[in-house]
Amino acid sequence: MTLNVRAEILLKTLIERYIADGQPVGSRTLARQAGLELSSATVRNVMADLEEMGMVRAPHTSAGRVPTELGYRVFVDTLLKIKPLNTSEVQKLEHELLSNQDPQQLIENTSQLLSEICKLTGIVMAPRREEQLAFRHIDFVSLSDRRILVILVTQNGQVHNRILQAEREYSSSELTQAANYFNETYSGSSMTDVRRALLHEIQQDSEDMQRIMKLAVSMARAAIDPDDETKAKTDDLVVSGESNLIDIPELGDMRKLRKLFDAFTTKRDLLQLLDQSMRAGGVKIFIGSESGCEALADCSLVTAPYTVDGRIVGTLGVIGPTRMAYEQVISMVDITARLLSSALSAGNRLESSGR
Amino acid sequence: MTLNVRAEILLKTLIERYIADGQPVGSRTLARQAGLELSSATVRNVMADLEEMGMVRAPHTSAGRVPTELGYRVFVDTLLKIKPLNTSEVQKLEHELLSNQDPQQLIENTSQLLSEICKLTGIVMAPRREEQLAFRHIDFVSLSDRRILVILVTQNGQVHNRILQAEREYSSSELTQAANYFNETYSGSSMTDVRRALLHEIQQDSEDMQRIMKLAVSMARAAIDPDDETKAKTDDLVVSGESNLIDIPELGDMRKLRKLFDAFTTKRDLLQLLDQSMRAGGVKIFIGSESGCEALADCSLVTAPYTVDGRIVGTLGVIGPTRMAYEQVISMVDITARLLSSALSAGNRLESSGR
DNA sequence: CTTGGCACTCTATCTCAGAGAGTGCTAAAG
DNA sequence: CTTTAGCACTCTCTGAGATAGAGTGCCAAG
Repeated sequence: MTLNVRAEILLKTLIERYIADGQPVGSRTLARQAGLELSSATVRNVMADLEEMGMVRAPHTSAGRVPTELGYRVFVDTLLKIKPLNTSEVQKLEHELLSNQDPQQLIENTSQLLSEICKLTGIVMAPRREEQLAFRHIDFVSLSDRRILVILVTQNGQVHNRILQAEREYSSSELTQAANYFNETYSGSSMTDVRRALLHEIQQDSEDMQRIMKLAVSMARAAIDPDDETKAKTDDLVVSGESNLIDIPELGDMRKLRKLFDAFTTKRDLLQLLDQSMRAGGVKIFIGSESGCEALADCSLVTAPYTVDGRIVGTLGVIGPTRMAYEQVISMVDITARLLSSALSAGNRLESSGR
Repeated sequence: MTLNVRAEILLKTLIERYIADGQPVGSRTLARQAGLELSSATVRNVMADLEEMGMVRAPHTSAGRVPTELGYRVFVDTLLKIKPLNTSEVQKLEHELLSNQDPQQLIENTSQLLSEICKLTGIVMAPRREEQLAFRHIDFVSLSDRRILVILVTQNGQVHNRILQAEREYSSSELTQAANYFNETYSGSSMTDVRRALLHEIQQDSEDMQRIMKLAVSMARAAIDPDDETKAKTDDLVVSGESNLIDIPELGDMRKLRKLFDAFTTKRDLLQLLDQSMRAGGVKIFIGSESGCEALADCSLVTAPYTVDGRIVGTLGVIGPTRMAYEQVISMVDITARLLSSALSAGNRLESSGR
C-alpha cells in the first residue's frame, strides 16, 4: 500500500481540489490541475489504482472521485504541508489570549476564537487534574437557614462555588473565623494535601470545628473531583460557534445535524474523545468514523493539548466536516494551544514545542 | 372585524388542526371536524370571509387554508382555552425547581426543563435590577502580581467574580482585613447604599484603605451594572434545547435556521425582547414578525416574568415555530415562572397570581 | 508505459400528462 | 336570506420519457 510519487501528487491534488469546492474531481480536471504532463487517460489508470487501495471512491459510475477517510488519513499524515497562519490573525489571537483575564473567561474566549477564525465549531476542555493544583482561598457565606455557600479559589484563580446544607446554623463570625483559619493555614498547599490535613484535623478538633471541616472536605471534593458531580463534568467543556456547521452542505441532512448538536449538548462523547487525545502530545486528528462517535460520522476533529507550567492539563480543538481545510485548521489549533498554554502559565512566556 | 360564533369555531378548529399536523386544512375536513352540521360549501363561504379579514390564507388556489399571524393572534387572545399541564410533569417541575440549589444553577435547570417539556427552546433571563438586591459578602484574593480576584455575593446567593488590576501589591492579610471590615459593616445593606457609603468613606479614610475601597466600588459596579460589561449582558441569558428546533419542518430552510441560531449566540435581540416583556405582567406572546426580530420571523415567543419576593426581576420563555402547541406551552411557561419565583424567593412558598 | 478514441453508464434537468385536492361560482332548495 | 349541491377550474404532485453532460473503463496504437 505504498504510493509512488505520481500517485501521491495526484491524490494530494485531488483532495485539495475536493476540499476547495466539494465536487467530485474528474480525470480531466485533475490532469490539468496536477501540473504533471499527463493525459486524462493516464490519470484514470492511477485513479483506478487509488480506488483499489481504498483512498478514493466514485459516488457513481460517471462521477469523478472523492477522497475516502483513508485518503484523508494519508493526506494529513504524509502529504499535507502546514500552512502558516495569516500574521494578522496570529496577532489578533495573541492579543486576545494574552491579556489579563480569569481562566474561565479565557477558556471561553479561546473556544470562540477557534470557531470564528476557522469558521467551524471550537471546543475547549477546561483544565483537568486540578487535584495537583494548589489551594488558594476558601470562603463560607451563610445563606438562609442552614444553607452555606462555599467559595473555593484554586491557584490559577478559578472560582468554584457550591451550596451545602449544614446540620445547624452558623453565625457569620464563626464562618469568617473558619475561613480565615483555612486560608492562613493551607494557602499554597496542594488540594490533596489540604484534604489529607483536614481529615486528620477532624479527629482532634472541637465538635463545632469538625462540622466545618467536614463541609470543607466535601466541598473540596465536590469542586475538584471530576467524577463526583455531573455539573463539573459538563461545565468542563466549552463549545462555540455551533451554528457555523449549519451552512455546511455535507451536514445538510437534518438528522445528522440534530445528532451533532445533541452531542454538543450532551458533551459526554466529546469529553471522552478529548480526554483520549490528551494523552498524546501534539496535534491529533480524528477523521470521520475514527472518532468512534456516531454523531461525528461526517466530521473531523482536530485537537491539541495545552499545558500549565509544562504539564498537560486539557485539550482544545475544532470540529468541522470531514472536508475541511486541514492545513489552516491544524496550524490554528496548534498555535492556539500554545498561546493558551502560555496565557495560563505564570509569567505569560510563549513556549515552543513541536507538533 | 368581529367574528360571529360560527366563524370563531371554524377558525379555532382550523388552527388546532393545522397545529396538529401542519397541513393546510380544506373545507371538507373542516366541515367534518368542527362538529357543526355544515356542508363544505358553507365552510368555504366562511373561509372566504376569514381570508378577507386576514385571518387565514391559502398557499395556492387549490390548497386548504393556513392561519396567518393575525389568525394566531385572535386564536391565542380569544379562542384558546388553556390546557392544564399533565400532573406528573408539574410534579417533576416542582421537584426539580424547589430543591436547594444556587440561583445560577437554578436558572440553567429552569431553561433546560422548559425546553425538554415543550420540546422547544427554553430561555431564561437572569435576574436584573440587582441594584436593589442586598449586598451579602465580598472577598479579595490576591493572585500573581497585582491582580486581585474580587468575589461578590449578593443576598440571593449569586456569586460574581472578576479580576482587577491593582496599582500596587497587597498582602493577603491586608485583603482579608479589608474584606472582613466590608462584610461586618455592610452585609445586608442594598448595593446602592454600599456604593454610596463607600464613596463617602473614600474621602476620609487612610490612603491604603482608599485604594481597596475604590477597587470594591469599581468591582461592585462591574458585577452589578448590566450596561457596564458585555460579559454581564450575554451571561444574563440562558438558552437551552436549541437543537429541538432543527427538526421543525417550517425552519427546514438552512438560512432561517442559521439566523435563528446566530440570534441565540448573539443574545442581544432576545434580551431586548425579554426586557420588553418584563414590564407587562403575566404571559406574553410574540407571534412571528410581532417580535420585530428578523431571525424570529417564523417563530413565536411565549414569555412570563418571574419575581423575587414579589418584585419582577426577570423573564423566561419558550421559542418555537409559529405553529406551536400554544395551549400547553402557555401553561408550561406560566407555571414555570411561578415555580421559579417561589424557588428564588425566601421560604419557598408557592405564590398564586392570575395569568 | 502512455495516449487517443469510443462505447457505455449514470445523473440532472426538462417536459408532459394524469391524478388528486380544493376552490369559487352559480343556481336551486329551505 | 342562508345553505347546499354541482360543476368547471386551478394548482400541486408524481412518474415517465427524452436529452444533454460528465466521466469512466477498456482497447488498440504509439
